[in-house]
Amino acid sequence: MSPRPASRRAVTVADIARAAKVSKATAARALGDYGQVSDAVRSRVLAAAEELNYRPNALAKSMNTGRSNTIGVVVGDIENPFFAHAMRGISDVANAAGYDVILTNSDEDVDAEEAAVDVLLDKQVDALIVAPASSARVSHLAAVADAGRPLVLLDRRADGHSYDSVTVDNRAAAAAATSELLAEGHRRIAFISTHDHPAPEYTPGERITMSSVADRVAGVMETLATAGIPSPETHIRLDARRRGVDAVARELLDADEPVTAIIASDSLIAMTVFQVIRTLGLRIPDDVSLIAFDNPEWTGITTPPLTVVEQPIYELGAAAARRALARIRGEQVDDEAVVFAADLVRRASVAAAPRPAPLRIAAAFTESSDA
Amino acid sequence: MSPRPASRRAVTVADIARAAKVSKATAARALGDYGQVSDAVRSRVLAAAEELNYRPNALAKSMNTGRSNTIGVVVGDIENPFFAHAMRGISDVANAAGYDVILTNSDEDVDAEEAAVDVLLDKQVDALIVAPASSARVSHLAAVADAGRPLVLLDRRADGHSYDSVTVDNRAAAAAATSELLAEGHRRIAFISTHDHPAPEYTPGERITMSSVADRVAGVMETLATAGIPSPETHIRLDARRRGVDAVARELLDADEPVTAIIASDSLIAMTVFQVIRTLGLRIPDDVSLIAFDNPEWTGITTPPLTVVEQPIYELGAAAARRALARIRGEQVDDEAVVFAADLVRRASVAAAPRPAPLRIAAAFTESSDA
DNA sequence: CTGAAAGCGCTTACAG
DNA sequence: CTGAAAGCGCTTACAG
Repeated sequence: MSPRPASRRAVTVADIARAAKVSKATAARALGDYGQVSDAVRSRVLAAAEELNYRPNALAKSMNTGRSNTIGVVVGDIENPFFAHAMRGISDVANAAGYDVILTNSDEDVDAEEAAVDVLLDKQVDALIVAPASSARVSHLAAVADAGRPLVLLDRRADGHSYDSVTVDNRAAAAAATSELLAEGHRRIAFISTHDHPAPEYTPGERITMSSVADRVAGVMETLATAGIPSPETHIRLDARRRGVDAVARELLDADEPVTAIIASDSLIAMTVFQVIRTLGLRIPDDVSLIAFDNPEWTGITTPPLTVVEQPIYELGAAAARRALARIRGEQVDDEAVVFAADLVRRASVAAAPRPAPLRIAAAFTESSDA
Repeated sequence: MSPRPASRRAVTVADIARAAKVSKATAARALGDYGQVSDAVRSRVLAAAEELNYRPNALAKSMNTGRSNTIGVVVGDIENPFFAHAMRGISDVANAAGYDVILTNSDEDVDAEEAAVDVLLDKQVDALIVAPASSARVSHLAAVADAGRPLVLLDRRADGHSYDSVTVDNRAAAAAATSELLAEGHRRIAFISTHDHPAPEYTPGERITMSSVADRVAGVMETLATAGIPSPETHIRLDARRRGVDAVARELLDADEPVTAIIASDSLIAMTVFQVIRTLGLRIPDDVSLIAFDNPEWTGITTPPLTVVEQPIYELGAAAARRALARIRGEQVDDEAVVFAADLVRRASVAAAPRPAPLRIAAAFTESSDA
């Protein structure tokens, strides 16, 4: 009713108690809606709070209760549609349960990730959800357990640890995409990822430090190998950010034995590949087939619309939040890893492999010697 | 060096003080790096902290200092690329200054926004950045000033208030897009927004509750009016979410006097319009010209690539964070409103207006009577 | 149901 | 430079 000027000094339970002529404990009980308070006192306290425009200090409350009702999240980059989408799933579930979310970007840098985890822990978050930049360098995550707080890994696992995780079955997804291409007669199938790696090429047995990418590479290679393709690692390309996705795609397409199909590890990569194919004067899918991971809306309106591997990203985030909340509440959770399946959404960027006119004989020879 | 089991009870300055055989005050000074401490004592304390795996409690610190080093942000929807991008700008600037960010989605709902602001205030954020869902219903924002904390409005102003704000010159941007179309001979130019409104049609003088949209509508109408187009409100469409962007676009394109150009108020709307135009068997830009607000990468790879109004979104967020920090530090800031210009990026979705064969005479008459 | 006291983990004057 | 005490704004036993 009465407007009040902004006061430097915040009004506290002590002020309310004084105004309502009760003890701080009683005022706090009425305000915080806990313990026993008579109706008469309660309304007196609430009226005073209203009158003085009281605002509880959540920090002080957290100090006592030991709970901040906050979940800390560390993702690679919130601008990445993948994480933006997952973040929405996390927020929705967390908010519905009365929790807030503190967001931090690691830029896929382990040191930044470690710093973020420390800050979040110091801020007393009740649980942490992190998409580890590396599945190999994860020692800093032990600090979460040391602080006695739940940790849920998003999209990526931590090698050698059984932390709770919510991931997608990337191996199966990559295998499905590869099979789709193989069924159309493709033999030279490329996979392009921007994940950091010592070199753009992949040597069998080498460790790929992000589990999601490692799983995809494994899925592609296994499927290729099973189909009898020799040296299935030949067209695997990692670390494409450093050399440039466009340069990598160009090399693959411009080679003596050009690839006839490309699997892009995310939609941003697909966008660049799409442009390079066009710039080279090639047609999709006549000359080159393309499958992208992730299904942002735009993939449906390009010419041609893209065949994609759709991941349940929102659900991934929601499930991570649900697991975090379950751990906070100390609920019994039997399985530690939640794994979602991805779907292959068939549109129009995949077609039969073009017949390589000049190389046909040689290729036939090579292949028959394997059969 | 020595592994330690997770302890329920966190180690505090008191523990460190005891281990280092100094007072809590001294331990705190060494740990917090403030006040005076001799080198000998400092290293003794730091060693103890290391040994006991000490973690400062940021909440307790905030209780004393009155600062949480946290900025609260309320956006419409983090999944919206616009906000995801702006959020990146906010985070980068905030983090660089040692601040964390608590993110909340309002879903463009004023009640949810109010609740979010309250929670954030209770969590003692040092400043708030909000993209108000309505420029008309903003009374709840007064709570921020009441709590003595800075508020910066993002992308949208609050009618009748001089809160700090960081926006884009939407009026000029919409005018530029309209002029571009007018120059190509278009006379029936539509503008489509999903912003909530009592009806899809717009009646001159009616209030549009989101300043960014209101500015765009004003820019379009003024430019149309200046060009001598009668009833410039004719093809303005709001509230398109309720009826469906596709239905709205279809009506505009299927009318007796169909529009020959469409300005989409964001890239999501543009995507749907793009599809509807195609579904109708029409060509861009031969039959219909299209200009979209925002410039996500995909707009460059469609056939044809889209002409767009590019807003400096990241900068918008960064500037909002900078202003918030300046206010937190109590710096003198002269101008209250920061306004960025948007750029028209010409690609290939705009062409000369098609000649409406059957209506040509009538149209010519109408137009000459205006000249 | 209500109140006085202690405590959450730090920081801040105030003495020495 | 160091320490004892009080305090930040709440909540939590413990009495009554």
